[in-house]
Amino acid sequence: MMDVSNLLDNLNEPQRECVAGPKGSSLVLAGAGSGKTRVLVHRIAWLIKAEGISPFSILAVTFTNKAASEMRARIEDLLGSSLRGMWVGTFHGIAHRILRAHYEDAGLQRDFQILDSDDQIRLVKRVILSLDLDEKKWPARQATWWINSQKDEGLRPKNIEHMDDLYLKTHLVIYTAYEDACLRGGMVDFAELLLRAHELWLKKPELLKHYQNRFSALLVDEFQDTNSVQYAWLRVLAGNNDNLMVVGDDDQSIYGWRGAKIENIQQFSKDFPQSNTIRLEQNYRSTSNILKAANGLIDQNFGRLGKELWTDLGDGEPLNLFAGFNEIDEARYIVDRIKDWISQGNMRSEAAILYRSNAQSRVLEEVLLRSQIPYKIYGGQRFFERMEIKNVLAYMRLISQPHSDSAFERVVNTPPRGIGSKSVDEIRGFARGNNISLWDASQRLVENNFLSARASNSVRGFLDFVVLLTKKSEQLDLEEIVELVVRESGLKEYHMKEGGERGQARLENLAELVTAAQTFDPSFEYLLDDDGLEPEESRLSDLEEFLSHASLEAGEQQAGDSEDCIQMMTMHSAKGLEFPLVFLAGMEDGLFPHTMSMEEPGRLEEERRLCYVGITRAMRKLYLTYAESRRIHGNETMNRPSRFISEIPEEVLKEVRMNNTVVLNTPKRKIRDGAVDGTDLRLGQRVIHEKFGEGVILNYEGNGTSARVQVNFNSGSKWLVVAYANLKAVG
DNA sequence: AAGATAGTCGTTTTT
DNA sequence: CGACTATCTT
Repeated sequence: MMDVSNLLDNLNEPQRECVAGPKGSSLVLAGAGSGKTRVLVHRIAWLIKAEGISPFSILAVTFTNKAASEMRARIEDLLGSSLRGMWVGTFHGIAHRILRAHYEDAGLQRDFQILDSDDQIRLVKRVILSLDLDEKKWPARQATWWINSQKDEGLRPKNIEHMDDLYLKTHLVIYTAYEDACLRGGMVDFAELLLRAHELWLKKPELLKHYQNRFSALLVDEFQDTNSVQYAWLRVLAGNNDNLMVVGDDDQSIYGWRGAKIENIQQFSKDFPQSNTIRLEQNYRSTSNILKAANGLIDQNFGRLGKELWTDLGDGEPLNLFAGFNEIDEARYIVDRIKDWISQGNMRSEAAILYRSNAQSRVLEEVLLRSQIPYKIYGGQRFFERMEIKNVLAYMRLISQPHSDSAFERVVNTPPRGIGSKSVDEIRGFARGNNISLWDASQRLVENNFLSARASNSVRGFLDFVVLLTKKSEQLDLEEIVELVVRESGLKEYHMKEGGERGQARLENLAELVTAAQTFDPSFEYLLDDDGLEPEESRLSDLEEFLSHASLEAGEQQAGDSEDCIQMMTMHSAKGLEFPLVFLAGMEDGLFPHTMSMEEPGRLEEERRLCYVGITRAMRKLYLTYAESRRIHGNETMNRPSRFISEIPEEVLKEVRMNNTVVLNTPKRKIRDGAVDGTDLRLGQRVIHEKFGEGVILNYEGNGTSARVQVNFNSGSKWLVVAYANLKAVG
């Protein structure tokens, strides 16, 4: 019993309530810096130690691999023992495991492969081309985005009404053809993993029951980021077991644009009426002034669940606001403050520069470089998504699955071996005509001399090479296979020729891939059954396991040299982190909030939450900076200071004005309260229209009989005159 | 078929 | 401005 009370030490009252509360469902509204991860970690330890629940019966879900491994490590640290058998993973990782174990029930091939977003776009592009659609008019990116949003909502083509709308109709055709291509090729994209895992529950009740019995506790982190399918999957898995604890913060929901449903938080209380709600409002991270700024800002949003952060760390310094003439001036100011910081004996890694969009990093980089201050930029390209890496992986895929068309297309002429687009078109046409893979098609074309002599030779060379690789690799282990491919594919020489820093980096990455294969531990990926063993039929080879791992875990930032560096990243990627010194750069209307998000109230609110996330990263010192003039896409633009600045209480802001005396004149008033005057409608209201169906009010203008509202229907958004539209309120 | 040059178009990101 | 594509030249 001694260990158990230990778990509650140094926790505040609501935290204890979360950790030691009864086994029933609960919703934890955890403000920024309120010890959310700590609560989750201690809760799991408590379930094991005090409630006697086996780790084997616990499922903890996160959004990123990093969060998952951190959680596992912290629990193991707390318990002092390994957590073999406990499921801690991302939604996608867990869905993947389940689909592998029950691939037949899920209607998948045993060796189905996972498409990453790049693969997916490529495939959609092929589908669009094969449908004889104009790819200018129907860009693959957009179609992919559309398909993913449907899947995120749990919609299959058969569930979607096209209503004679050309946009919907065409995308529906693409979606259907794409789904067909995936099924035939044994390919599953990220959204599909989730959707299929959910459908599996519905389709196979015995299987669902098995997992419902297995898990006596379900825990979810970052709940505000769940999309419709993820939540549906959870809800079905929880069933009537009353064992689901979700932790989240509606004020930090910043991924609505990729399907996250902030409403899931409210929905949770409705779906689990017996659940209790606990608020964590004491912040252990920031000074009171920083929290006042954050609270003041977020108070401008409507429909919040309500939460006010407080701290006993003291007021601290006021926030500094700086206006630069232009972005270079802004960067210089930031770097000067960083110099001060360092000269006061602080670590560089304790300082972070956060911005809205990646493009902003460039100027900052230049100035830091000139001042010889080491920095590190987070985000951007991930390891397994790099072109050179994906090429090697494609050869490896062909070794294990020569019929993988996506892998074939990728490397058939990489490095260039004389098989141009015309030859590939020929192969593709033959493959489609005979309903066979590109591999089989090229084999037959070569055998029957259907290609020109030159092309035939090149294609034969490629086929022979892959066969040779396959033969050789039979005797080799994973890392030796990687070495073999890198050595003999000619990719090394190909990138060597590219020269420059870029080519050099690519070569280094190839070497890094060998290391990644060396250190890869497939046992971690295995699906353990009740007896602690993986069901034999679902076991994949190390090679296949590695390939799945590569798509599912795009790879941490390149094994970072651990030099003490200034941290630079977007505000999105800063979520969950904290720094003693924080700069929010580019606080200008148009940049932040971004132009594309300024029109719709809903999206503006999300930008505001992003700003809230940015502010709450700061522990002690926070600087807000903006530029009066900025080069965007090559031309000078003048922007007003961000409206968010004026939403921060004046008393915590100190304006640092070194250059001139321009005064902030953004109007300071509470923006519209959301009610459409003279009607019974308000922003965010769900309504039904006779013809367009159900939708949500995004915006309005005018009042009374002249009031118009913008409603977002499934088919797109429309402006309607309230007096004529006959909208019926829902819910 | 491969390399060179002109044209386009610009959020945020994980899996 | 600069990364990525489409089209042209050899």
